[in-house]
Amino acid sequence: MPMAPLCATCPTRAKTSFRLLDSDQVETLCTLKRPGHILKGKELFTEGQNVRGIYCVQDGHFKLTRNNSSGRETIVRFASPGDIIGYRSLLAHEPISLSAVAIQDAHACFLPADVFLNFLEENGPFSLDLLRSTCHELSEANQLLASLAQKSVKQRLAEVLLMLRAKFNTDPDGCIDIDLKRSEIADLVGTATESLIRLLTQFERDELISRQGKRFKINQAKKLAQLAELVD
Amino acid sequence: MPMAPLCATCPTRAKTSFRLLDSDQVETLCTLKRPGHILKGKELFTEGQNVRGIYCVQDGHFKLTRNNSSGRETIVRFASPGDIIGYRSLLAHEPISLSAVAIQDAHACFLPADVFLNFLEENGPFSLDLLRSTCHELSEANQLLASLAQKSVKQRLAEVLLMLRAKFNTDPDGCIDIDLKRSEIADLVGTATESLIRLLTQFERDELISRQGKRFKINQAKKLAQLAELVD
DNA sequence: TAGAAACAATGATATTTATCAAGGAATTCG
DNA sequence: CGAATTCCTTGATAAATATCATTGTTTCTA
Repeated sequence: MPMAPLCATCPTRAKTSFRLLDSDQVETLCTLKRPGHILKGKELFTEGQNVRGIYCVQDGHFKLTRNNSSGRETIVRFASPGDIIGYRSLLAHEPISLSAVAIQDAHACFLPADVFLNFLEENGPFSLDLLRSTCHELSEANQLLASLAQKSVKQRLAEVLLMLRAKFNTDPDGCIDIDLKRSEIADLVGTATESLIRLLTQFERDELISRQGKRFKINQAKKLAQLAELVD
Repeated sequence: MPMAPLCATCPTRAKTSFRLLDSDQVETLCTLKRPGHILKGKELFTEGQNVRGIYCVQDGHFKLTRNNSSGRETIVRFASPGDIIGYRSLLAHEPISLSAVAIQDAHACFLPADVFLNFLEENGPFSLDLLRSTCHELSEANQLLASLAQKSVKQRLAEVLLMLRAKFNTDPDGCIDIDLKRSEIADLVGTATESLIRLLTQFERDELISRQGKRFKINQAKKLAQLAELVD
């Protein structure tokens, strides 16, 4: 069994609000956290559950989704290494509002709710930093909202492709370095899988992108951005 | 000229994070705030501006909108008495991401950015409370996001009508107590004005609502909720 | 490694929604 | 108050998107 990673030397910590805790606190953190390995497709938590604590993503990516009653899901955002997830429902005193599913094999540390809340109450800069980050996410959520309300599926796909490349970078072939199913991209864009595929085909015909199996490469980012009206 | 309202006795304060400040702080607050009267249709601040401070809504309602380059706007949410607005862009170090426009004559107090930030840094419970509220709003934003992505215009309208009634209550006639233009409801639902009107007509024909001039009354909330798939 | 299952792609078609055009009602403002 | 403007409504039509059906491809797994 591999040794539990030490928080004191955790490279991910520097990217989170936890960087603002002092060494005593980090030590406490280390004894109270529970590292976990989550296989691709497995859930970290599920919409509607009660919050037991928070997770700090070490590596791998998660999709955060919301489902409607007929089973259709919307991918609201992704969580990547350095992201803390699950704390909002905790703070808002609500059942978890999103499901978190690993889209690759991943590692994440669990921290019980009471421990997290303690750090929050006893450490001003820590909670302030978290406030900063939620404010930032709110502005992103609002942007997404307007995009969804005002843009066509084609425009949103252009936007999503650029967002994916920015978030996941490119592999040696120049393709966006993430494997999403067609249906997942559709869930992200907010459209039907077939419609999405047609648009991908069209984008490829127009030489905006090229497909290599499940992955794609963006050939003309500028034109995609224009299409998405990202250049105002 | 009416006297500037005293923060110490301000009934709105009890509903905001400012309730958590001690009396010294409230006194400081009172000397540094600037009360303002905003006429219907006037802007409190505009998308893209730099943040100069925050506003605390006393009475009247504001719509918070985001515009795209071709001038179409989306109403992201409303701000009502007791809501603090403008602080997110401040904290996220971003230009203001939404415009705030009064939909009725309104009053709001302005607080300069540095004053607000001071309170935030020097008062843990205050910032923690604000964090709580942003987390709650994030979960609402996500809900809206999924609704926009997954539901038809008809379903979203049903949802919006119920939301409006919950938010603005009803007048003596039983109508939702707010005057919004058709185009504003359309901006809220994320559709074209004409499409919206057709659906209103259809809802009235189906006796789900009745129209009284610009206002409407919800007759069958249950059926609307079913339509909107709010009853899972 | 064969068979099953999940996934990707395309066509045909139906449905939803937007856009353009125009007339009537309400509201604003000089 | 009356003219101008904005707003509401409806119709006709076009465009976008969803849905259903089908086939080929990839991936999983027994």
